[in-house]
Amino acid sequence: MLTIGAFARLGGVSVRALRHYEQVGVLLPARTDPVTGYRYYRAHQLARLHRLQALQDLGLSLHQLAPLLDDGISGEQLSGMLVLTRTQLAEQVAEHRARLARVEQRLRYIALEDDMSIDMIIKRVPAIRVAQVRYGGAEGLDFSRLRGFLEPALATLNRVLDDEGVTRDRESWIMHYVERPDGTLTPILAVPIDDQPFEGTPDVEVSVLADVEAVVTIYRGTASHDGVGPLYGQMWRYAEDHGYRPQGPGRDRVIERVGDQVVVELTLPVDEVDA
Amino acid sequence: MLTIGAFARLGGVSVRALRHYEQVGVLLPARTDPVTGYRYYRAHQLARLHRLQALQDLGLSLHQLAPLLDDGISGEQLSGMLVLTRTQLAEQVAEHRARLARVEQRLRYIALEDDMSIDMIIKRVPAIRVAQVRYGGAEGLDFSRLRGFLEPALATLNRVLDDEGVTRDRESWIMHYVERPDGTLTPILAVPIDDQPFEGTPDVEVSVLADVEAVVTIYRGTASHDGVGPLYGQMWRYAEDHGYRPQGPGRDRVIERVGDQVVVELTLPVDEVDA
DNA sequence: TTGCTCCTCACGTCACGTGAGGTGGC
DNA sequence: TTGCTCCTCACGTCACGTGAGGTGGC
Repeated sequence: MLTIGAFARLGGVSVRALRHYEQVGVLLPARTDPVTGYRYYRAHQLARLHRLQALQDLGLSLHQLAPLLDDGISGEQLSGMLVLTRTQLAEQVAEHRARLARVEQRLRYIALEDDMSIDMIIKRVPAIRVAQVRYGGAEGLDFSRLRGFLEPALATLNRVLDDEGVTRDRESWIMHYVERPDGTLTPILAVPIDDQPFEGTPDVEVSVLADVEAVVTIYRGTASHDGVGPLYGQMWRYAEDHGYRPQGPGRDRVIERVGDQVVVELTLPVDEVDA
Repeated sequence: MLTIGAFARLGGVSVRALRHYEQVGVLLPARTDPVTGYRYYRAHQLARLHRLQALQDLGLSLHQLAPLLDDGISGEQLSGMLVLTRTQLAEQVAEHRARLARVEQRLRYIALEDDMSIDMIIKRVPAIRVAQVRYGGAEGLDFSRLRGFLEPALATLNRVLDDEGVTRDRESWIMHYVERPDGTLTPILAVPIDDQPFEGTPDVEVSVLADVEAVVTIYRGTASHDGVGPLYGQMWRYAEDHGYRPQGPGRDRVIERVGDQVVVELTLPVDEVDA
């Protein structure tokens, strides 16, 4: 009979670990003195401890490996578990490598003293149901014209939605675009309406903006949108530097408006580049 | 002002996460209603949340990234942290790949219906201080001679150590070997004596068995050592299958002896094969 | 008496997920 | 009245590490 300390030394584990194994039920002392509470182990239990360590080494949790410790490990059972852990391991390796790439990209930015894009992230933007108004003109995108479109479009939307009793945040709207055959863009003003019952009118259509993978960042400044242009440029580069291909026009979502100051979420949809 | 739910939706995180960020101190609500306890966020705080997510995405903990969220991220500071995480990530990738290799090796064993070596592990065996007696004969290794050596050597050791007042477990000893110039082996019988003050006698020398990386497994059976030979064969193959090169003779450590039944820890030193 | 081993709680780790139990406005 | 949102605990996760406080044999 070995004391817990001797057994721990032989097995190369801590005394605390052995107590833990008892508590979890994966390795019980051969005997516990009912008076002192001292645990005693038999030498051959080292074989079980080795099995435990070997299985742990393969990435199994104590909970998972517990049934495999007893007697005739059914081989198939173990094999099933291992196929699973193999998949998980492969995923983890892939993820860590991707993260490593991001870390190195960031270090490169820092080396260039280009600490841009610190609050830029790539994420999946969920789909969103909106009521929207299209720009009627046939001409292409032009910022002065765009601002001439915004206010009346917002007025139309507000009038219709109020009539229909649709609730929403009045300080918040989304500007997005569809491409015309000639390559120019049609701006569309949209406001989120969740699942409220409203199916559209001749002036206002209902649509669902699809969920997309996108570079997202926050613009904060005046409503004149002066700063937005360069930000989109940075987002574009950020996407490319991280292995994504920017897709079509972005979306601007005004989240807050206080006087002339706006906070806008800029969204640039991207596609992952394989290879 | 945004409610916690609205802010969470915009940021793509859970409400619980935002409460957690407050508790940890990395992202506080702009205002908390003193009566209801309701939290309110400003839209521009999304930028901070994005930074937080970006840094988390690089593998930093909330604790690590906290100082980097405020204002002028010193660039150098961030760079320092990232160099660290890069190292850690690289290590993790390496470890996961090694584990993946072990998993695949195990799956191969199972496919061959060869569930050997389930209680074999490769580990670092710590150095150990021993008192020992060498086999005096000039002849090579021979099992019958070996057994003739064991009992008298044990008697010598016991006599000397008792005289010197050195304590140890009487059921436990180690048999190891040194190679002679002609390639044959000299067996040595050793018993662990820890740090007790004993410096040796003409019959008994004191030595330290160096710590080694080794394949270790447990043999359980009769003292005649019949089953030991094949086990070493399996250990040898196990080492090779896992990218190690077996080194020289093994060590047998008898841990328990009950009548004719022994429990022995078999140790086969190995070297890691790079490449 | 001092050292060593062993014991039983019990908190801490990391970033939240998941109830439980209760409240205030539509 | 029902649903929805928000709140505050507080346990659970995983495999132990790390005290705190106490005991028994050399």
